[in-house]
Amino acid sequence: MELSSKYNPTEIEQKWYQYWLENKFFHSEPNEKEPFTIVIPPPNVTGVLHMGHMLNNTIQDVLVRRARMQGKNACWVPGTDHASIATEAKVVAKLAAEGIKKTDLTREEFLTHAWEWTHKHGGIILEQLKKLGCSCDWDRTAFTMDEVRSESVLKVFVDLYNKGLIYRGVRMVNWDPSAQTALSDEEVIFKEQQGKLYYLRYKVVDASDARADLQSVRENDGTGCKPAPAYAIVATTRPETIFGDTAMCINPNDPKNQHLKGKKVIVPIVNREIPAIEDDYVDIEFGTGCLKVTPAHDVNDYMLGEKYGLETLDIFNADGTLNQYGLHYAGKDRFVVRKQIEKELEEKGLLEKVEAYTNKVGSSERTGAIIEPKLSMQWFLKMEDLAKPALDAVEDDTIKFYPEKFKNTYRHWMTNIKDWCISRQLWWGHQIPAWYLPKGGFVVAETPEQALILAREKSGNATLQISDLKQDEDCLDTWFSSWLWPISVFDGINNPDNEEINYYYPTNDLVTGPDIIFFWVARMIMSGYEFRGKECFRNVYFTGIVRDKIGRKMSKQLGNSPDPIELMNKYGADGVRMGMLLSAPAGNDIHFDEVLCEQGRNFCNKIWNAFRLIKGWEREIKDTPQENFIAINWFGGLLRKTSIELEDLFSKYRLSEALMLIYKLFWDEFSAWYLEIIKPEFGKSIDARTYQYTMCFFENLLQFLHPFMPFITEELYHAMEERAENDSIMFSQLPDFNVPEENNFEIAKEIITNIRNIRASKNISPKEKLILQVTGEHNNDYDEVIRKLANIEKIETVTEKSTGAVSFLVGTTEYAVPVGNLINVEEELKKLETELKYQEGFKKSVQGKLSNEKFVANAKPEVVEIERKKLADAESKIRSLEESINQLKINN
RNA sequence: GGGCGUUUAGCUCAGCUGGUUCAGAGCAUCUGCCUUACAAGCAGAGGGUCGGGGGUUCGAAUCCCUCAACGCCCACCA
Repeated sequence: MELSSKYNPTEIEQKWYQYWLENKFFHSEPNEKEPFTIVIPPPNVTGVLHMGHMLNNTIQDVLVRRARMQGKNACWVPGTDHASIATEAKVVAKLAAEGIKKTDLTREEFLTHAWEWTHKHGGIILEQLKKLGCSCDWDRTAFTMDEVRSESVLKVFVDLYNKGLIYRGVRMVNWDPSAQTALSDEEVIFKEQQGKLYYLRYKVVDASDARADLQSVRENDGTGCKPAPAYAIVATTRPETIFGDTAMCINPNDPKNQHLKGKKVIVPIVNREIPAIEDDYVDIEFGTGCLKVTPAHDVNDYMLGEKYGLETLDIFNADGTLNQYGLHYAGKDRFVVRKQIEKELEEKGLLEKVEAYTNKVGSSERTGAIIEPKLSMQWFLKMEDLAKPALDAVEDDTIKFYPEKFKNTYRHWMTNIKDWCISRQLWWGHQIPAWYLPKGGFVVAETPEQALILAREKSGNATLQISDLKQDEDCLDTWFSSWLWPISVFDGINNPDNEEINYYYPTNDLVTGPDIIFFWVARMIMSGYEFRGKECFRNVYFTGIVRDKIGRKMSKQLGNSPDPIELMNKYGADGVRMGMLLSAPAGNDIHFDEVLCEQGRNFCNKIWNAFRLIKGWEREIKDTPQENFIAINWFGGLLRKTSIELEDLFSKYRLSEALMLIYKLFWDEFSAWYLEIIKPEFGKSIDARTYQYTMCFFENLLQFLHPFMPFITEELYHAMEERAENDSIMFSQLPDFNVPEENNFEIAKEIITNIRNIRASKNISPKEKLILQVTGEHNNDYDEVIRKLANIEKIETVTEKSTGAVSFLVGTTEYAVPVGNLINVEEELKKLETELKYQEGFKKSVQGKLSNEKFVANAKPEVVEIERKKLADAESKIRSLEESINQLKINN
């Protein structure tokens, strides 16, 4: 067989993915085996693969493939999310580009466009996951807005409504003026912004003795001898909201504003009289201690408004422009008005001063628009009762978080949870299944038919028709469908007792980013308990954020995100997978660097070439005696040891360490040592048994590697020998490795390395045979290996090494290599003396410890024993070094 | 304003409940090699007083306190 000296991933990857699909290897059905289930965090249906997805899905694939190889019935359910606000925004933008306004369309027309868009751009990301090698059960591909999932959502809504957990009400919500919808608190991102703090003059009504001006108060020392300007100064960051002011508030304990008690003030420009109310909510230290109260446009003001029965004046239109309350500013955008009103206030002498001010402003996660707190009628889900079991599950480790630190974050949120605003003023999503009756009131039902029955009951009007009912225009928050995902993908809402849900649920692992811990993870846990009475998964692996190598988040704007597909074309999917995994411990942000993919590619090449080597050997047909006992025994033990370590690392989700362990095993131990030992000399063949063992080792290595690098391992698994039809490495079971025996191979390695070192420093060609002299205890088992790898002609035991020999210590045994006149006595002496000095220093420190009574008394006996042994060894080494030094001095 | 986390070699990180020569790994760097699997390779080497300071202890990268820098999350100060 002719194999190229380089591994060529492209063809091989396509070939095997096709093979896997054709044979339905990823497909799972309930059976008698132990299930292992993962549900994918559904990406946006019209999204494209980015680096975060690559990381996330590679990890899931590793876990799934590992489970499959452990004989479990592995099921990884893929799917996509309708992403209502993001998709709707994209469709609106697309229509706008064609000159179509959303408002010109009916709901149905708009949805037709949205579905068109979804069909055109949807599912690309799933194809990209295939390129990455993801072993999802594609027959199960779900969509949060497909029939089964939609039905589940409506069912759940009705159920929660009937349980009294869903209610409708006017509340202050986060309004996104760009998407023109309400958002949940989680969808608002607060960012620091450089703004201004405006000090406005509110004229005090009947201010004969008022001293509203702070400056004047100080000057007059409260004596009132000099009349002060009759203004209350109010500090605000949002002067454009004065149109909605319905009160001014002071702290009753504020000495500097006592004179405002019981007064009225006049809102600038608007000229409306508003009362000065008192509440200790107001911070005396902030600004002037006077707070303008705009109940319709600030959460706190709203609370004050409720408390004191103030009028609420909503001054904004849905798109963030001012309405008729804005007088001559009506129709203008809030930020335009802010600028213009500053000028007007100034001109009218109503602006005391303006200061630079940094404050935090909320913006929409999806559209980036600045959020406007707005009073509106919305649907809410009560969270308190749902949160209880979900909090307990994480607290008592029924559901484990990796890394554990996210438990804190979770606990904090769950114990301060607020009701969830679940309605969105969008069309793309699940329309709220509430129907309004002609004469007021509404009913909640899964279908219009059921709604009609309820409506007739409720109204007592038996002649009502479906057409008389009007369905709520709003749709549900996307997360209101994704929170059911682990259940709904197995149809466990609609058919709560079906075979699949009973078999696959609870799922095992969830792999996701910590940024959606509240959006999604917490809510899934809640829905799991509410609708199944059980945890929805057992382990949550939080990945980090993928950053570039200098630590910046990857973003389109920065252009610092590589295209995953290009990366895979360049380095192969296996190479990229390895690149992602190498630097991705759970929960830590990963600093992605392409050189890691390069390392991955190089590793593929290494595996490839190791295979070429083995495959190229001439085998002895007849049953010649087996050689290489030592190496086989050693490497077999190493495989067993590694297998145990891997088990441990996987159980802790330390995947990068697991991969590194295999990497070193393959590259250093297997390729650099094992293969070099057993490699037949030029022109010779290898004995059959050694060959068999080696193939077996190689297969085991491929098995270790398969979850990480599925393609190359499948390719070589098949290249090794004829396999049965429909065979795949992905189902090959790892052998049961028993506990490895101890061996001293590391000592042999050390001896060989020392000899190689001598060659390097003395410029002796690797081809030149050398003699190795041994003084002291030496195990002959490894002589053959030493002879071969260090090119040693003869290993002889001597009482005194030759003159002109370079020596080294391994343990307490001295080894020497005669190098004739190549020896540099001075250099050698210096080396030995340095070593001697170190050993003496070491001895002294150990002695110090041992002569410390407190140490001997307090330390554990084992520790003391170890120290004693260290002392003995050091003494032995010192003797040996001294002898060598003396000998060198005498002979020269 | 609260809470959490990080700080160990040039880079990315590992070092669990304090004790083997414990200061590690990979990458990068340097030196020598086109040795008949692999130059995307082989054989070697150098490199850190474990962020600063203090404390506990016979003993601290590891435990405690404090300071600093960075990062993340939460929160209604206009």
